[in-house]
Amino acid sequence: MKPRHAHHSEDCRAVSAILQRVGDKWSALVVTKLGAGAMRFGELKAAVGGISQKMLTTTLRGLERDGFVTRTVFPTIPPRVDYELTELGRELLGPVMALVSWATSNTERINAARNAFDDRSGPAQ
Amino acid sequence: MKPRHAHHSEDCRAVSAILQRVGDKWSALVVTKLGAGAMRFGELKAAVGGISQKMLTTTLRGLERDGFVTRTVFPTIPPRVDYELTELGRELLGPVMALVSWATSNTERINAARNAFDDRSGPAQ
DNA sequence: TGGTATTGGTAACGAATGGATACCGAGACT
DNA sequence: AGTCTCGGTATCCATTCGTTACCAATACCA
Repeated sequence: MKPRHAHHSEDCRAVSAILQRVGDKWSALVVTKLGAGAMRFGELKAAVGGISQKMLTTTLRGLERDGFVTRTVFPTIPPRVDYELTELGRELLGPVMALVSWATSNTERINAARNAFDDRSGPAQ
Repeated sequence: MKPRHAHHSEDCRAVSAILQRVGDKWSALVVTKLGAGAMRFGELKAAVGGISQKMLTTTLRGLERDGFVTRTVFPTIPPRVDYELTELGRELLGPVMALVSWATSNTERINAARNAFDDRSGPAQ
């Protein structure tokens, strides 16, 4: 039997790195929210719901660094900062939305599996 | 201007939970590897590359709990454990593979953006 | 004239999670 | 006997997460 997969370690690392970026608990959610158009910081925070300023700031910095969003500061008082998807970000939106819609429509199956698993191994334990 | 997004907080949590599961650094990678067919523990570990036993065990337990993989133990010595995607897992494979291939073919653009960002804000600091 | 709200962000700290290493068990092989 | 195998656990330490407090600068209000 030959190995079906060989020297793909490098691919794996790159893929893993990008999946981490987009899978780091908030990024995918933020990207989907920004899919509707530019939003300012507080708006985004309210839309996502349950995220702290720190985490939203960190997430947005990461997305900005990787070229998925732009950050526009209006030097007013109080300050106003707009975030918007770049071209790259809008391209990413496709696959991410596909995953999100799959996740949305399969939530119940997953929860059912989870409960079944917990019933099997949890209570006796 | 009305809010484009309203009471979606619950959706957000469910989606975020599932994205965490599949985006937790290793899960997506493991799922794609298992897409080629059943594999045993060590085989999977080698295929993924760079993952520790502990993390692979944890990841597989999580995937099993959520109904994405089955775990089959052969009580031989030394032990043999096979992992295989369930129907749910194979369905998940579609969106995940889409994301992975996007990630693979856009690695360079992301790295370019990252380097540009770091050049802008890193060195001067 | 001074107190307070607004908005985006940082600093600091404890909590949770991630990862590397060591070890285990039980038989086969030398 | 000693050693290798394979899947897994236990332990420890590093990194990350998340909460809270605080900041700046102006507008508003008493």
